[in-house]
Amino acid sequence: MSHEMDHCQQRLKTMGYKLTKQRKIIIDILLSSRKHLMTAGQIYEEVRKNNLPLNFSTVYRNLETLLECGLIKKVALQDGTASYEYNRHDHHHHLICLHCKDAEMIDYCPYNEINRHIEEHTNFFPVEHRFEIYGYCEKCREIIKRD
Amino acid sequence: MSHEMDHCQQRLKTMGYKLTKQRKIIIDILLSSRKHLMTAGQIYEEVRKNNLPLNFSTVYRNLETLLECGLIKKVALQDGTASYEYNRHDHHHHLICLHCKDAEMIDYCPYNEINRHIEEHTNFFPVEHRFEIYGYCEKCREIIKRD
DNA sequence: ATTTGTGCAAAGAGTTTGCAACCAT
DNA sequence: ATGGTTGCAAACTCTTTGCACAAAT
Repeated sequence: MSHEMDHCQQRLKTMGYKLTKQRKIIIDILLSSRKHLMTAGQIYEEVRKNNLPLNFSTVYRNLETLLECGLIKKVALQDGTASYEYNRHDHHHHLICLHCKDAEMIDYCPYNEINRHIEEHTNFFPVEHRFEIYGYCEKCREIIKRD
Repeated sequence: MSHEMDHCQQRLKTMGYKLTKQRKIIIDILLSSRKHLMTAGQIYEEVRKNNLPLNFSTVYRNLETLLECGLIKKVALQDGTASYEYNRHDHHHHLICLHCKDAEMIDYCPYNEINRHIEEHTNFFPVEHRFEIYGYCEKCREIIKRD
């Protein structure tokens, strides 16, 4: 069992949950996918493609459980779809391609600017923030140029 | 007819659409609502509460039309729900309350920082960006403190 | 008059839930 | 053994669509 999987098992146990075959499959998919962010549908597609023993409703239930355990993160994209990524505890934001829908990470975060501005100008108590840039990735810029 | 409604009629006409009674209702609701952002459901609730002649499917169809005309803006929130606001052409972002779900505007925008960072560090071509802060508004901070 | 728009009902996509059987510890 | 977990099917929410009729210019 990989180091990451060990970590997941431990964390699940602490929260009173078990590391089942089905949860392993989901974690494995998120860890190994070429895509940085995946929707529940994309995860299930991967399951079907490889004939893995995992029901769609179990995917949804376990994404919720893993989220509760802090093992994954959920990002709601502009088009309304929810995507998930394995939580590597490195705070980052995303550049999201409008063409291929894939995402890449950026380290830049406007948080400090935000926080200072809000404290100075509002009575709002910030808890979390969300920051995404939509556009075209290197690969898709080429494709679109050709068309 | 108000100045804003005149503007909408003109814009709709340019795009080959008509200013119908139903579209007026939707625009009026968005212009006059206490809420800064409204979901399709909240708009329809307002319609029903006032017994206005407007079907739910017409709400959806017209939000799409008004969006296409650039008369309203659409924001997909973190919880996956789509919200709409009248487009006043003042670029801004939102502070969104996790308790009452209402939003207030902030003028602060990290765009220039973003853009410079992306140009320097990536091959991504940015088109638009999204930036929201979730937390508790002044009113709800008080309510939560009391509980 | 013509073209766009509406109401209604039905279909679709994505997600959630109840329940009996199953499995990880 | 037993409490959490799964598969299945059905329900649910939000959104979209086809069609005949209605309305705006």
